[in-house]
Amino acid sequence: MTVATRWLTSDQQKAWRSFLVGTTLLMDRLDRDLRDQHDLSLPEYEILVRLSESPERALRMAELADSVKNSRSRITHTIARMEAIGLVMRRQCSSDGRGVVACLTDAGYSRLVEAAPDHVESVRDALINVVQPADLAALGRAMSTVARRLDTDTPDPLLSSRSV
Amino acid sequence: MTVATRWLTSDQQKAWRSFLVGTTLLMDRLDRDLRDQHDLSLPEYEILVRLSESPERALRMAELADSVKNSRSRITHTIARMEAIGLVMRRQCSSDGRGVVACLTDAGYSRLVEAAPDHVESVRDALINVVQPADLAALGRAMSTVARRLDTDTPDPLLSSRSV
DNA sequence: GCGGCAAAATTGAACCGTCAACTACCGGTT
DNA sequence: AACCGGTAGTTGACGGTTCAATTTTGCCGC
Repeated sequence: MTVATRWLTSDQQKAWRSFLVGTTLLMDRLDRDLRDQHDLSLPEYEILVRLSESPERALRMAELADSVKNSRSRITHTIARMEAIGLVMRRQCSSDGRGVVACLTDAGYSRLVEAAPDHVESVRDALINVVQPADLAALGRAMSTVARRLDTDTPDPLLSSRSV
Repeated sequence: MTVATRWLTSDQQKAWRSFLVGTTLLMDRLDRDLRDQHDLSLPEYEILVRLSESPERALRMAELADSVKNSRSRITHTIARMEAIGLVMRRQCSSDGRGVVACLTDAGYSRLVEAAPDHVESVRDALINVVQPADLAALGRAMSTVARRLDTDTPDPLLSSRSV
């Protein structure tokens, strides 16, 4: 038996479409700015940030993948490229023979220090400064909820409860 | 002369990071659901939607590109793939010899009709139903402003020096 | 109606991300 | 100690995206 589809209300649909279009333009702009000004992609920049904030400026590959919500394979490829141009280094993990830690090089750190002010300026310019503070707060709240909801939640309805 | 970088406030940063992480997870989920359930990517689905809403279910390539905020080259490639599997057709534009119009086939329309309810369900499930209505409205407002700001705005590097 | 410039769309190569298979290692069990 | 399911990470092939040409056509002044 089929249930009639519940479509979105007009307001919901408007919000959703604005979100789609807005994020596309926003991400494109930030990525382009970073590439033009500092020859970094947004994903690469994100990785530099996470590493710089970690003790020893180093993180296990899996932790890195989790923190930026990328697949492990993707992190492997990206780190390989970044290692090739000297932004990070890979070391064997001492406590776990399977583990690999990615570690920020001095060059990588400098590159981040150079790029960060311009990137923040872009974010400010494209988002922070153009929306009402209250709306920005709401946006943060909303996306944080979305993230929490999707993060540990497999598409499989059977696994909706956790015990870790 | 260098001006001290104005970083984001703690609240702004939290909102921004939630946005980054949340959109990554959200887009991944919607794309995955569409692929698993209907063998469509999210960009393909978006194209089907735009075409279905247009008179004659047809749009010029450039209009299509604009409406989903994709590059023309990207639209060309995507439409080529979609044409190869029978979802759309390309016709020469009658009024402009350079123009090409992409047109939804019956198969493409049926595919959209099949996919739409599930996709809406995914959007509901991952976003609409998990955030406060007021926050969703704010999110829509914010991203709509962002889009308007970035859309017709050239990334001209000369204009990047600003005094806020 | 000709020459030159701009726009519409395509092309192919290079680049990035995904996927499934694979290697290596951990930890508990027997 | 050999086993075995599970985890960490890598690999290479494939598919999608970007980028810098290239082609074709429209448009405008002369």
